[in-house]
Amino acid sequence: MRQNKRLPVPDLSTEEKIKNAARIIFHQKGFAATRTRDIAEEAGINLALLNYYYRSKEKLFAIIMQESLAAFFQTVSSVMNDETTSLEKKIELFVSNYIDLLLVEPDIPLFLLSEVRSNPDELLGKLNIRELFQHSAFMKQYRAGVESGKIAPVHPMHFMMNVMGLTVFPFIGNPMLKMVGGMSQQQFETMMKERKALIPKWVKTMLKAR
Amino acid sequence: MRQNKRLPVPDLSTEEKIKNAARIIFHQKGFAATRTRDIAEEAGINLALLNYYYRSKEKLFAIIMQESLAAFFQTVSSVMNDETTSLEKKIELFVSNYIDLLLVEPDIPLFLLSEVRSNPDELLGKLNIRELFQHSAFMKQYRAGVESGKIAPVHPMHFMMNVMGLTVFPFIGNPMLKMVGGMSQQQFETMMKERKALIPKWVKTMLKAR
DNA sequence: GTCTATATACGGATAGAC
DNA sequence: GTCTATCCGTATATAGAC
Repeated sequence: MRQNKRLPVPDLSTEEKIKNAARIIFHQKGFAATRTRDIAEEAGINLALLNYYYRSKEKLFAIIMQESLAAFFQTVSSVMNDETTSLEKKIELFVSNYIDLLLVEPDIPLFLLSEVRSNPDELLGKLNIRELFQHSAFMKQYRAGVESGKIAPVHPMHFMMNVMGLTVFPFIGNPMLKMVGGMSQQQFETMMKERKALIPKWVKTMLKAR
Repeated sequence: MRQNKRLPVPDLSTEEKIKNAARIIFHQKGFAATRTRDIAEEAGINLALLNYYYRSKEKLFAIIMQESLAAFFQTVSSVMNDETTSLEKKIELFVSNYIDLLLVEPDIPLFLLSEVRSNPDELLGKLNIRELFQHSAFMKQYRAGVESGKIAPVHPMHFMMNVMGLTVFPFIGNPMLKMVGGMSQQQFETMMKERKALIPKWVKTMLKAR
């Protein structure tokens, strides 16, 4: 009987092994602090193979960055542009999907935000997120809500900052928060699951606050 | 007439010039991505002087890190341990002081959180924030509020995450948020000043939400 | 495709003149 | 105290054997 293929219990190609290792190390340490030797070791391969497959540290990094950005924005984009869901449902889905993603890949936000800061235009320029956001189904609903008086008249970017902050910040601040609260990683994760229900509730009350 | 001494229009000692430059560069790029040559250039001095005054990149970094941590926690600590202010007033002061600090030193949070992740125990271990937080005037008031039913029964760390997330996240996500919202730095800062009034209002409604 | 050995570049640090 | 020149370790990348 053939080996079960559930998750990358690595019987992967060398190329894949290197990329997966690179993702882990780059996410943890960022570009500058990462040594190609660390990636090779993590992948269980020889250092020379890294250059054989990916030419250079920069090129390998570019691939990881591009995929990480995609994972990050895909979640937002698909939820925010669904014409069939209510604004409140969008909040629920956004928070829930995001927390699920971050429970598996907790290092993505700090990684992206750190690297983007060094290079905002180059990394975000071509994605033109601005258009994507301004013309989203979400924005139409938000503006309609403000006009009809159901939503307090606050700039939509405040709202964006709020939902993102409530959802993403705990993962960015994880080490410090665990220290402050005297929590284990286990307890932290339980708390994040609780937040999937709490944040939408809070955000709804905020939307109406005057 | 002597030169006005408003702000470090640098007629500072060489030692000070180096430290200020180091703060700027380390905050922007983190330890690994910073080259001592960058610091020397920023300070307008010779590279050799950096080692003359501070012995090594590591030692210089340790000084900057220690001062940054102090600035970061001092704000929290002084507000949260004031026995004379109400819980609601504490929120107002915390948010207001923090946003004022971050408008001047916007790179502190991402810097601290990135570096702390690499080295949580060494950097936070001796500060024992846990005790400080658990026995704070704030915590007593929070627990009292929950017992009397004025505050919804949610774990205080959720509350901590909320206030920090709402306040700090916009600064961490600044480049991405400006891009998404099509905002200038000027507009961003105006928005942060608005949040000094908005966040306390929002947080109060959240505290009661069930 | 994968390894060992090595070339090359870069960055932190110091020696020594002034 | 401050500079120029240089040393030396470390990290990326490649050459060449297998």
